[in-house]
Amino acid sequence: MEQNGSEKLLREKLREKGLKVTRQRILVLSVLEQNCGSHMTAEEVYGQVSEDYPEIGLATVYRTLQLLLEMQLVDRINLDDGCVRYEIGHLLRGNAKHNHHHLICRSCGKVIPFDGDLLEGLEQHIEETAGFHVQDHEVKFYGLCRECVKAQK
Amino acid sequence: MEQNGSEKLLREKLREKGLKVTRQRILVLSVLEQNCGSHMTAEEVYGQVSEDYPEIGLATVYRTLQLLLEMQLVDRINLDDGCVRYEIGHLLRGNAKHNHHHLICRSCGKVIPFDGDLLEGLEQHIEETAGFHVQDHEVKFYGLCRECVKAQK
DNA sequence: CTCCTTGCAAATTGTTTGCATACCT
DNA sequence: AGGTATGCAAACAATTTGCAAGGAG
Repeated sequence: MEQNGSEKLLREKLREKGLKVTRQRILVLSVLEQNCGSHMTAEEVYGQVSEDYPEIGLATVYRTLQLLLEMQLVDRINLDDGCVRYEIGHLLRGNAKHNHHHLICRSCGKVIPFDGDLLEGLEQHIEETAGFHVQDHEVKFYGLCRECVKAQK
Repeated sequence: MEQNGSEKLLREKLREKGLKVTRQRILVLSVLEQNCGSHMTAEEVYGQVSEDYPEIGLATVYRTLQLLLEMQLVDRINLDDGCVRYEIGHLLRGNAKHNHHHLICRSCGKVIPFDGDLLEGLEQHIEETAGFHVQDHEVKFYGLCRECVKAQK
C-alpha cells in the first residue's frame, strides 16, 4: 500500500497511544492534506471523505478532527464566521508557510491572507521573555480593505 | 442625566441611523464599559444588565451586541473556548491599550495575555503594502507554557 | 400615530454524547 | 478475544428568528 509521510506519522502516533488505525482516520487526514491551502470546516471534510467512504458519520469526523488536533497533526483556525476550521498541521505542512494571517474587512467581510514573516521576531521575543514555546499562531487584523476605505469617502 | 462619552456617541450613532435610544442599549454598552479589562460572553453581559434591569431578555442582549459591533462601539474576541466574547470598542477604550494578545498553552489550556507593542511596525507595513486600514487586531500564539515545557522533559 | 424594539418561545446551527454493533490488533 | 472505534440518533449549547405587545420619536 502506498503510504505517504503523514499517514506514516499518524500510524506511529496511534500506536504510541494504543489507538487503532482505521480507514476513517486515514481518510480525514488525507483529505486535509490534499486541501493543503484551504481552511475546511468539519462539514466540508465530511463531504469530501464521503466521496470515498459514504458510510462515514459526521460524528466520527468531529471525533477524528479532535484526535488529530491533540496529536498536532492538524491545526485549528477561526475566522469568526461561525464555524471552526481545520487544516493540515504545521508539522506536516512542509515548506508551505503557515498561513494563519488574515486581514478581515469590517465593512464588506472580505478575508485577505497575508504573509507573516515579520512575526518571527516577535515569537522569539516571547520565547525569551515569557518562557513560552511558540508552535503556531493565528493573527487577525480587523479594519477596512482598500475598496471600502475608498468607498467611505 | 449624567451621560458619559460612550453614551453620547451611542446616541449620536443611533440618531444617524434612525434607530432608537433604549434603556437596554445604554445598559449593555455601559456594562461593557465598566468591565473594560475583561472579555465578556453574551451570557455574562446579560447577567450584569439583569441586576439593573431584570426584565431584559437574552435575545435583546445578543441583538444589541450585534448592533454595537456594527457601530464599532464594541469589539469581538474569540479565545477558542466555545463562546464569543465582547469588550468595549477600540474607539472608546481610551488610553487602555488593545489587549487582544494571548499565549494559549496547548497542553494545559492556560491563556496568558501579553503586551503587543511590537505589532505596530507590522500594522504599518500592512497599511503600506496592502492598502488595508487596520483598526484592531487579535493575535494568538499557540504552544507550551513555561511549566508545561518543563513537565515535558 | 408610526415604526422600531422588546420579551418570550420556538427554531437553527455547530458540536458532543450514549449506546449497541463492527472492527483493529 | 478484548477493548477501541463507529454510525446513528438524541442531547446540548450558543445564537437567531417570528411574532404580538410595548415604547420612542
